[in-house]
Amino acid sequence: MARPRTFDEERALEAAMRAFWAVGYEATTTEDLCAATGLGRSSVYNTFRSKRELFEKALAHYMEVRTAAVLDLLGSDLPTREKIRALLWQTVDADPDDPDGCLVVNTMVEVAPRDPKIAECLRRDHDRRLEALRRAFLAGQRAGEIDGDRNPDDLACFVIATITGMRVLVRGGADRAAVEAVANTALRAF
Amino acid sequence: MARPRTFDEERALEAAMRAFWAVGYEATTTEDLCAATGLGRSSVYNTFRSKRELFEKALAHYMEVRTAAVLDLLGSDLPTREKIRALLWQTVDADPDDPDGCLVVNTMVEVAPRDPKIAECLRRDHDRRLEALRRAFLAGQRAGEIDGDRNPDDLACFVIATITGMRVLVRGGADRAAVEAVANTALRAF
DNA sequence: CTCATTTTGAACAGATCTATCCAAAAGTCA
DNA sequence: TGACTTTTGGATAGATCTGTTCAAAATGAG
Repeated sequence: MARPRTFDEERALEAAMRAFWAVGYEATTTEDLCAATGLGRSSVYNTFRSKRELFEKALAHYMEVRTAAVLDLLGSDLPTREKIRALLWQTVDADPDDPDGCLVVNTMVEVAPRDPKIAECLRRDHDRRLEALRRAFLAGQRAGEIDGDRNPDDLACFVIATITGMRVLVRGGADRAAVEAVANTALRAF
Repeated sequence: MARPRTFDEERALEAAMRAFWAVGYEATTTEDLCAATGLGRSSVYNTFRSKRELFEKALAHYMEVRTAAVLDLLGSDLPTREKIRALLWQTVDADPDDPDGCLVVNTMVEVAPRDPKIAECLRRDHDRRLEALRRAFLAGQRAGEIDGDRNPDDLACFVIATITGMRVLVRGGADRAAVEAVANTALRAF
């Protein structure tokens, strides 16, 4: 009954996400977003309403995909230590086609402190990953792989902090050996 | 022989530094900088030439002060593990009057990937802290406090990554208990 | 084919941001 | 006091950025 779109909204969202990821929220202009998505301004604004809403959607998309992968991994039947090792290695062996670092980390640094709504989105995502990690450590303790005296919540926080630190180092241009050293050292903390 | 300034350049730099620290480079406007320093636009531009150069000076000032404190601590005669504990506690017990997080970390995330000059400044600062940590771990190994089989460089990288991760968590609004848990867990990695 | 509806491109409006300009104010030194 | 120099505030220039408008193009339904 009407003219159909010539683009795939999901692909456009993915492209916008990568632009924000690479350059940051403030430094990404609406023209950058047009170039990245291949759309005109009208299409961008028709589809996503504003730069701000597009960013929210892009961030939500990022968290959905990435956190799902983390939950999958942590829900697998690997030994707990192997789960954590694989998790850390996601950062050591990051896809070279992806921008450096992590959109969640970048957003926590750049946007969250002055934007309560974004901060709340990040907090919810953080809690999901924290809970999955906690469960993994608890399972590891029940299986006798992890020292039962440790607090699973503390270990979960530690893993998240370690990955966050690695992501920042990578974004700062650290070489692979340094990132690998961090991961291997962290694995000895529990 | 001419009219003297009514302000202290160092204090103005400090105020600008805190503005960039709190809000980020892009989101800090020149008007924010005037408000933070208490200077007019003319004075700001007369003294610091541009927003960009002011930022470079502010970042350099931050690194000078903070890294000096780190080097002092690591050069003290505390046992190595106590040095590291004190270092981690600088983040756990951050001054409540300071903005959340760390200007170096924020800059590594927001600015470094698209600004080689800034990235180089950060790299030099990074190397100084890394080297001081490496020496501390080496001394700890010679004193028999730290396992001699570990690679001091790896341990130094790990400590930096841990602190970086903690800084980001704090900036994201993490509560003190979580940050403390990260620090205590990290101390068990070596 | 024709009508109704949506998409699309290009121009444009309005706000904001960085930086400059210029004259008045203020201090120093003779 | 008076000449000289720098600072300072306010206005403004020029660029850039977000978001809107509008008419033409495109497409499916009847």
